[in-house]
Amino acid sequence: MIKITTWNVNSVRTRESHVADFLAREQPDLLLLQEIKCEEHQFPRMAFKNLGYDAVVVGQKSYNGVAVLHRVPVEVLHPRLPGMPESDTHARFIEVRTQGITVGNLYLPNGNSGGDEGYAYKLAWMEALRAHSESLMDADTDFVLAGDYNVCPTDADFAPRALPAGDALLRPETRAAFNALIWTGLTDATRALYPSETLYTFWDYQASAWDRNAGLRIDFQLLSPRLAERLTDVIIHKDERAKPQPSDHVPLSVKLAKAA
DNA sequence: ATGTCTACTCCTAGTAGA
Repeated sequence: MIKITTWNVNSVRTRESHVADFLAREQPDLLLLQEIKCEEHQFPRMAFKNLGYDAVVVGQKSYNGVAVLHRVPVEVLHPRLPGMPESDTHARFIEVRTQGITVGNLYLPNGNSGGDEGYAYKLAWMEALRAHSESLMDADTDFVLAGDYNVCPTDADFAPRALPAGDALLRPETRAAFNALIWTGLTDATRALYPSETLYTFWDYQASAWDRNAGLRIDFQLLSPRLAERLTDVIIHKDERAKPQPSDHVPLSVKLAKAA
């Protein structure tokens, strides 16, 4: 069995104790973090090292930033999303390999800031991700693409009035790009096990979103075909959102059975 | 849309991003 968790922590330094508590309690093999909001040298490695976890970090000052905490050895395959230009300095992707599985950890652009250019960047990023998934499929790789997608794929994935009309998370072009990614052959782990439940992974800090359950389902673990066959559990760690000083996202875990 | 949160700076108040 391998347990993989993804969590947008909205600053790893602010959320250090939450993350440490989660590792101690849940013992994932990999914890994929997004929005660490710091550079690599500022990453609080020691707090996690004490719990048996090492980190690979792609950081950036103030914004974005992804990291993989691992208690099993990993090889870093890509520190950025293949297909995006070198001039793109956003720290939004890291891909590692362990136990015969390639794991992409991603923080997809929100797309609501920066006007038309900001939204075009989101769509370009999504197309690069689709092309990357296609190339992994062509190579017959077992892989997971997990993280904060900043996409509500269907109307079942957000609460009524949780988003304004025309938000970048639910525009038709956004959904089309997400579908194109899925159609490379991926399985949304959450929907595979819970096809029709109302499930969210994010509640805004504003407008009493948590108290009103005005949430969004925007964090996903997408599985390649053989890994989808091995899926045994999906856990949305909703209790994290009720804690003091929480992230606005909660962790999402999958368990995959040992390869046959 | 913005009732909140985070990090940064021409740093203790205002801005940007989410």
